[in-house]
Amino acid sequence: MNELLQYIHSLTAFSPESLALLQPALTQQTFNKNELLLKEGQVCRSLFFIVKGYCKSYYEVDGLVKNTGFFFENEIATNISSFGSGQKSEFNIVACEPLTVIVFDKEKLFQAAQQAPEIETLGRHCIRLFATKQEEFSNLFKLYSPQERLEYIETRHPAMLQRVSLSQLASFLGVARETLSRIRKRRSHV
Amino acid sequence: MNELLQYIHSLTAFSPESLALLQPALTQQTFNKNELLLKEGQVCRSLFFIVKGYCKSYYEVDGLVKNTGFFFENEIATNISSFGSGQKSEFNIVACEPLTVIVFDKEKLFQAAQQAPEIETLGRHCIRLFATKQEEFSNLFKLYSPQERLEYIETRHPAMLQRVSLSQLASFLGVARETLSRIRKRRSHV
DNA sequence: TTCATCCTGTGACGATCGTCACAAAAATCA
DNA sequence: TGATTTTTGTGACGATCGTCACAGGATGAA
Repeated sequence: MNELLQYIHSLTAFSPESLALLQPALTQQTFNKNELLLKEGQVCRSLFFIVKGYCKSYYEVDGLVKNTGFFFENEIATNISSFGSGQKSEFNIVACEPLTVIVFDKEKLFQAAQQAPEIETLGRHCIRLFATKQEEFSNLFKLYSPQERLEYIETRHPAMLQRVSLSQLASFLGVARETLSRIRKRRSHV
Repeated sequence: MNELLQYIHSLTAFSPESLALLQPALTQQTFNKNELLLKEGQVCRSLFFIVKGYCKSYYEVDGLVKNTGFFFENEIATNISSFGSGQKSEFNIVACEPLTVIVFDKEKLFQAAQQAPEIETLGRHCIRLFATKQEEFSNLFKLYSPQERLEYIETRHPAMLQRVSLSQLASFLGVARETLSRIRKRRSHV
């Protein structure tokens, strides 16, 4: 819970009263490795603030898993599109390690936000961070080659490399597993 | 102005009082073709609601232009990262046609939002739409090949193809101009 | 109209990538 | 510990891509 408080205060001013109003919307929850937080076809009604562990979002296309995002401690994982619009989710979110999260329930969150503008503001900042992250990784593909994308992750998100296997990362970077292997090889020879 | 009202009402309940409070934050503005709305190195202090025309965001890497987004009528263009954090923008936004926009001034917008929760909620929805769009195009690269990406644009965003030249689109899809030409050729022969 | 500019198509060629296959290494678990 | 599973590396090969170069067509301005 402490982690969440720090996260909130890093984003916006937040009074004890607002916190008391927010409280009913929050639940701590744990997931085993490979357990689903959100399943394709379901409507996403939660924000998952990650306390410990990490999870990923992935599509299944023609039976193949395509990773689209990784989410670590002190980040929020969700399907922002489904959460916002009420449409069914097109992808899954799954725990990659034993996972502890604080769940924001959408309906209760909205009720609380109507009573405290600070909560509404918090929500806006959470979505803003989410949008910023999406933009960052989206631009990776438009600006850089596969090798440069790997280098970007290595320099800007080294923690991701330490926790995510090369195979998992490959799909996130939009290339074959073997390609990342060869990029490493090419570099070490030069 | 009518377009903006429709846009707002499509997102959230909005009273005449809120509108009156929002009004001071809004300015109508026009740009010539190739005129910059936001320049690399500047801090983004505006949301640009597009009334007529379209614009694009682009990076300049090694003197080369890399398009990262196109924004059309009834959408909001901005650098969400710079707007939210106050950091300098890493990219430019430029009018691709004669452009008419309604500018939301950040500071005045935040003042207004403090007085009317509906405005805060509106802001949240605007960012949400922005995040959803980012996510959509980000996933294009993780899920699809260049050919499938082109087909996605053709079926889901046909209007974009009609207004954006193939050369401009290529950079947005992360491939060379010639590649899109050849994809077209390959398909027509089969 | 004429000129300049922009956009698209295309050929050639080398580089990179995806796929398939298999082996080695590492991690996991009983 | 040993057995199983997962992950990584690598070779071969065909497909695709990026780059360079050039030509033709479209567009727009003088």
